[in-house]
Amino acid sequence: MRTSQYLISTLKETPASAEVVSHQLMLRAGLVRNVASGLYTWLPTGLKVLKKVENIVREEMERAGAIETLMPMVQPADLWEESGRWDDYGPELLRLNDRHQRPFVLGPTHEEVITKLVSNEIASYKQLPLNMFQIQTKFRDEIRPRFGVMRGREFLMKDAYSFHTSDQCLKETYQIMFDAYCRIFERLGLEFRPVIADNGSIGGEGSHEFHVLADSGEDDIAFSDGSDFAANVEKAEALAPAGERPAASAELAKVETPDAKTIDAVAKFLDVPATSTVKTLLVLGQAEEGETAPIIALVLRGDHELNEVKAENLPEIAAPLTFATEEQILAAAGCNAGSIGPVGLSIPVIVDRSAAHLADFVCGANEDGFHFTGANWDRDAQNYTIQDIRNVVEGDPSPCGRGNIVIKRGIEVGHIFQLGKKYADAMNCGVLMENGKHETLTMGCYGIGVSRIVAAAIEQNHDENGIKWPEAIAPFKAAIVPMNMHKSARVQETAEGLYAQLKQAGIEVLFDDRKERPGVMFADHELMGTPLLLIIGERNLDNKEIEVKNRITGEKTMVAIDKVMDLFS
RNA sequence: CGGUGAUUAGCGCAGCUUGGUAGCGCACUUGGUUUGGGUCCAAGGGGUCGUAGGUUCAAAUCCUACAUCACCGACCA
Repeated sequence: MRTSQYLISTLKETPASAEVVSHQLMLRAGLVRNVASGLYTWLPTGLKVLKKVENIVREEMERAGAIETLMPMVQPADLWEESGRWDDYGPELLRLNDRHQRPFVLGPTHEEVITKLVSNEIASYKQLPLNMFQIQTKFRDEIRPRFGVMRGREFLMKDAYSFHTSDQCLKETYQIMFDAYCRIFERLGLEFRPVIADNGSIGGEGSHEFHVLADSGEDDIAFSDGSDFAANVEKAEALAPAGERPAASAELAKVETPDAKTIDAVAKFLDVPATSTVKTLLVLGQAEEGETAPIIALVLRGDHELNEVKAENLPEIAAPLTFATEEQILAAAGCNAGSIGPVGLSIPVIVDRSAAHLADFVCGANEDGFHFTGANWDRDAQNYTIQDIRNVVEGDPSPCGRGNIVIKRGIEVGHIFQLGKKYADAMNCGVLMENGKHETLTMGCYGIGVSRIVAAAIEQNHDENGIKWPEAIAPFKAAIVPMNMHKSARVQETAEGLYAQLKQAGIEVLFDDRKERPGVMFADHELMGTPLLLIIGERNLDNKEIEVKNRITGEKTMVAIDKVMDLFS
């Protein structure tokens, strides 16, 4: 490709709207342009990268036995009514009508379409298992699109769906997908980790997320420093503290704590560490049919944070997790938030394992402006249950039993689920078995954020001059950068010759034939992250050499012109 | 959804307080100059100042509404 026949849209200045480095560099290097909030045009260079990611994903999916399909982005509402998600899926689902006022949605995912397809096309157990994937645009009307293509509303996703007649078969395919994902991210040249994940509302057995590690990530990942355990913090189990709970030694005493409404304020006022206080949060419980939701108290150690996912996965708690309003708090506890405590509370109480291990703790007295000191479980507060409802923190023992927890940020680029029968049940998707009986299928689903990977790769691979693409996804393998080609016939001849050879060999090379000063060319190619710069200058031609600069290492080497092709073998 | 801020040329910004013919840098065009790390000089082109309404002799500037964009928050006992 010659630059004169190509579009290079580099920017010297960083657009003000770009916050994270990958977004800034994607704009500056001319990979994408913003069209509206969360919507992007992929410019030629960006598209080259996107296609490379896509191809690696496709190759590995096919190698793993999945077969490619393509489903429509616009889907009829009745499919979503059949699965129940027309009502369950919130405003992220963009709904629209056609000219006949028939309702449709823009597909945020394709379980409905694929399940319907399989239910129509597959009639016998002999045709299974089946694993189909597509690489296609998704639309999710995100609350807050941000970070460029990292969290766009329209994005490119690889989604695969597998169908089975047994859990055992599902588990086998799940493992095959797990391994395929590892190969994909290895080939992409990214530092990644598979982590145990929450299944969310889908339920089912197993689920792993694949995270690219980067400080700008939106998820917290808990690692063990003593094993290869890794889990999303949403899912990482917080173990009960070791040993028996210490015996009560203090008397329960009510103390005045004026204006101390937060744990920090209470701990400071009473001069005790936050670790010997508890905080009590009131949330809505699961409502019985036709009744109003009960209020449930959640008790945590003062320095800990509630894990909303763990909480809302408890059967007695309403999902999504909803905090009680001020009026509900006043009615249930007899005081305002800031003075609630488990002592004498007449609503159901769920205590976190760590809070349940405390003795002689400080808690709210259910009376504005007062707290208890010396409170103890069983003696002062009864009728509670103990659950794991907090986020793990650094230094906690790993739930795997080896090592301690370390927390890092990650960008979720893949997620695999064992779905079970949720969709197959709802959409009556089954086959006839060997014994002639009808069997509902068990499903798995496997997603990869293709466009997000491009941003994640940049987060992991850049420096002050621009992007440093991993070789597998670089838009060009090399750039020919001639010095003042218009002044030197020798330079031009060498550059043209090299370009012809590289093209002949099928190597993707960008020939910078612009009449620009060297500095401009260097800056552009480094910004765009081309792995190898082939610098052709008059001063090296007497030795029949050119200079080769490696973008990743910064290393410059002199290479004989007739040996240049060896760099690509 | 709540909070904050922004909206003036393709990009980055000034001008607004105190109303009076719309500016700067980058980019772009032309000519010259320079040429192994974003040269320098000169001359140009490009803007319904987000939209609608209001106040005024006069509005980018003051007022009202709306729209769009961005950031923060959605851990609060």
